[in-house]
Amino acid sequence: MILETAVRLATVEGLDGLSIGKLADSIGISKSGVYAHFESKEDLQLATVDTARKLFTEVVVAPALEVDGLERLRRLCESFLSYVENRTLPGGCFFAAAASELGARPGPMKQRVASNQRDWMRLLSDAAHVAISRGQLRADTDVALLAFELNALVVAANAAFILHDDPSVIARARAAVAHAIAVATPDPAT
Amino acid sequence: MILETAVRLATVEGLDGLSIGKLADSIGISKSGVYAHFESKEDLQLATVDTARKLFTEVVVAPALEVDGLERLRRLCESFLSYVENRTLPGGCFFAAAASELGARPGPMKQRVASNQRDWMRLLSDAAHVAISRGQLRADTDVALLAFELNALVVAANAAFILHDDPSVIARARAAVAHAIAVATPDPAT
DNA sequence: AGATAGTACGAACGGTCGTGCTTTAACATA
DNA sequence: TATGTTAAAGCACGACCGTTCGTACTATCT
Repeated sequence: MILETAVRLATVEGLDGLSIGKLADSIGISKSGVYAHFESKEDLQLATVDTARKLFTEVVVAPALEVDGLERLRRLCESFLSYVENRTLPGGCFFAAAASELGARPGPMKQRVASNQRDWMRLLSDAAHVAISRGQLRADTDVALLAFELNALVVAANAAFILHDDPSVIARARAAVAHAIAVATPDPAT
Repeated sequence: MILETAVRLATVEGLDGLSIGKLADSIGISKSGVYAHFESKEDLQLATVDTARKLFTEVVVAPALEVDGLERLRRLCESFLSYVENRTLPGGCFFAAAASELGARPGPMKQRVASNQRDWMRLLSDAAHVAISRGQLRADTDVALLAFELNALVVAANAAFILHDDPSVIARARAAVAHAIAVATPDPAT
């Protein structure tokens, strides 16, 4: 429960702005009660990142793993957008916030976030590769480029949705994702 | 000088993480010396956002205003990518960092950052509109969608460049921008 | 029954935060 | 030369930070 609250709070206050006192108050226990479970604040932060990964895997990744190839690629984007739209976390995607906060500050925290980010990109790339091998995407598709584009679209939707409280950007992102995939689709005339 | 240093520091530590003491030390004066110029910390933060806007206008916007239409659209993206690639600010784009930090925290700071973000999107949209009226882009182009796509690409490049210290993502973003624009270009066969 | 480990508490520590107040030094104007 | 303005320093305050400590209560296992 501590860690789930920490994940939620961290998307609003930031991983650094999240103080042990506020976290304890928000759960209803004392600071010492929190501290009994972790050796230091960094220890808590690392555990928070791991918990966020588990949540992300359940909510975003798992639904997409039920299918393969192009459909998996579509579902990865779609479940990410739903995960943002449903306000699963109050501050939007945990890793988008963490990456922006830790990007310029080297250390174990940054490494772990960067590693999770790479895993996510690989998920997109692998799905695209399978889609190509099945003829669902054109053989000359630049996989790294397509993964970069799709990730950019959904992450930008996350940022704009949180900043402007505007649900229409999610719809726009859905259109953009569909468009980006359509462009890489084999020409039916051939 | 205080404000320029504040902009630089804020991209690394965050607008909230930037403390008056650290700022003063980093300039070489005392806390009181900084405080003599501002009524409160929020006052300083607001002034910092305005200074960042001025810098952004000089470095990214101004070079693009020298030309019109499609070429302006291209230059807006290109000068943004250069602004990130050159490490003009150590933590990448100031507004990308600020938007992510303040997105879930209402207040005057968030409003000002959101307003600057809207101005930037309008800059992209207006340039695209002119490009359409000149026949440089297809008449049925969805301007809001194109602006969303281009912004997503350059902002994602910023985040990935900072997080992974990988210059190749800038090249990938350049390709993605060129691709997105090419897709919206009139069919030469017609 | 008694030792052990896990969980939570309240109090306190050194440090840093934002913010005031008072004083010093520099400089422009008369 | 005298005066007023202003940037900066120095100091002190209350609040909050992460962290540590001593102390309970509650299970589990011997």
